[in-house]
Amino acid sequence: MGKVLRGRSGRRRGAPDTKGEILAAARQVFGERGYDGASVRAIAAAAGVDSALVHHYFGTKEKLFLAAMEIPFDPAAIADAIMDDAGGAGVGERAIRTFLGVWGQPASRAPVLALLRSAMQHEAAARLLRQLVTRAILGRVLVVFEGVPNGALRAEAMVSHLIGLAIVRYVVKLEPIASVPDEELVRLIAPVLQQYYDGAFE
Amino acid sequence: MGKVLRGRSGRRRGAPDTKGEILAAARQVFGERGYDGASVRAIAAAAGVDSALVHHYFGTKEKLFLAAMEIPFDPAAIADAIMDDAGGAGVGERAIRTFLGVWGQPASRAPVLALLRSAMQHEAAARLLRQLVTRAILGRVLVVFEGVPNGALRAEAMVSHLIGLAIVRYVVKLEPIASVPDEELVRLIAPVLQQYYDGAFE
DNA sequence: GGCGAAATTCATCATGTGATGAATAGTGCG
DNA sequence: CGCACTATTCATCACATGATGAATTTCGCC
Repeated sequence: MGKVLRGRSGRRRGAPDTKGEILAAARQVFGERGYDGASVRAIAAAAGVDSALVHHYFGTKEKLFLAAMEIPFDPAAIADAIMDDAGGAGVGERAIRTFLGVWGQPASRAPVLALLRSAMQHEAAARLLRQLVTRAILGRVLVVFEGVPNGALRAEAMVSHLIGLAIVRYVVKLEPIASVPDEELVRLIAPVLQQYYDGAFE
Repeated sequence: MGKVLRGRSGRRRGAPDTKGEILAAARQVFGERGYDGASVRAIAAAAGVDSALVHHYFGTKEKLFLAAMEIPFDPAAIADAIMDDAGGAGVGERAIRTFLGVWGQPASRAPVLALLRSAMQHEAAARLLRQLVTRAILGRVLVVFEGVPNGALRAEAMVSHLIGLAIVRYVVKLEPIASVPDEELVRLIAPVLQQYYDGAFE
């Protein structure tokens, strides 16, 4: 299987963005199976390309992974969306709305899923996730929590809930929470998240 | 590496619980690397045994996994701990206390971690997790939520937060939440969880 | 139009995997 | 004691993986 390649050897005509297609395929397959589960061959096949070409462009599998994770969505934008008009009021609702936005679209879901899945099996990926969450997201969101005691802890608790929601809804697919409409989730979860901002906690 | 086996061929003396040791090693290694990442050879090595012996006892890797997942902790007991004196009051605190109890001890953490990690890579494991959560835990806990509108959804939202907490604290090891003492976590998270019971949500 | 560089595939390697079957060493029952 | 059974290892298979180097085809520049 997977033998259906283009033609024989040699360069293809025109100027196809093969590198980009490989990256897209990588995000997809890494997302479906995680770092270890995604074979270079499978990614190559998904891109309709020989596996050697993948190595030609990216050298090693690890470098391909890093390249595929290179922010295809902008963490800063996400942070901004969460902070919005600045101010703690409504931060819970904005957080879950942004979350559902990212996870709702396959284009942005794929890389995040890939990262999350891989972080569960590969220490390198876990490190990457940690950095991403810490620097790109928390670093900015913390502005909202400044002045609030234990702001970092509160913010991380919020993030942890969202990560768990992602797993239960998009990976394990536990019902009914996997099928409930977005709006209903917002009404359920936003006030709870909000409590991490409002709540008393010395 | 991994070549340091006991002696030569043949049965060992005495009546060692080798099968049990293999199961323990399996839980450990499955917990560290997930289903796909854990090789039969690695498990055998961790048990100080030839890999063929693992197959002798359990046949296939999948069967070994299932055997290793055979609840070495009692989900019913967990459910009971959460329900306790019965009544929604304090359900948030009891939930996170029970959670921290399970994840605090390596003996009970290993199999749950194994299941969670594997559920991220292997559909079979995801199915297993779903069943476990659905039947063993939610099935019982739902008694507390009966009468409450959308009880199932609320309960699952609670569970999702705890799963996310497990990942952030024990897998990705995000600081400071990974190092904060249990008691502090209880004070932070219990009231938030409680809101899933008390909160208004039509 | 020729020529070097880039894009692409093919053949191949070394390694690790799950699994199987045969061989050896110990146990316990008669 | 003898003999069946079990526990255990060793040798090996077929297969998938990540990686590399050589061969082939096309592009773009002078």
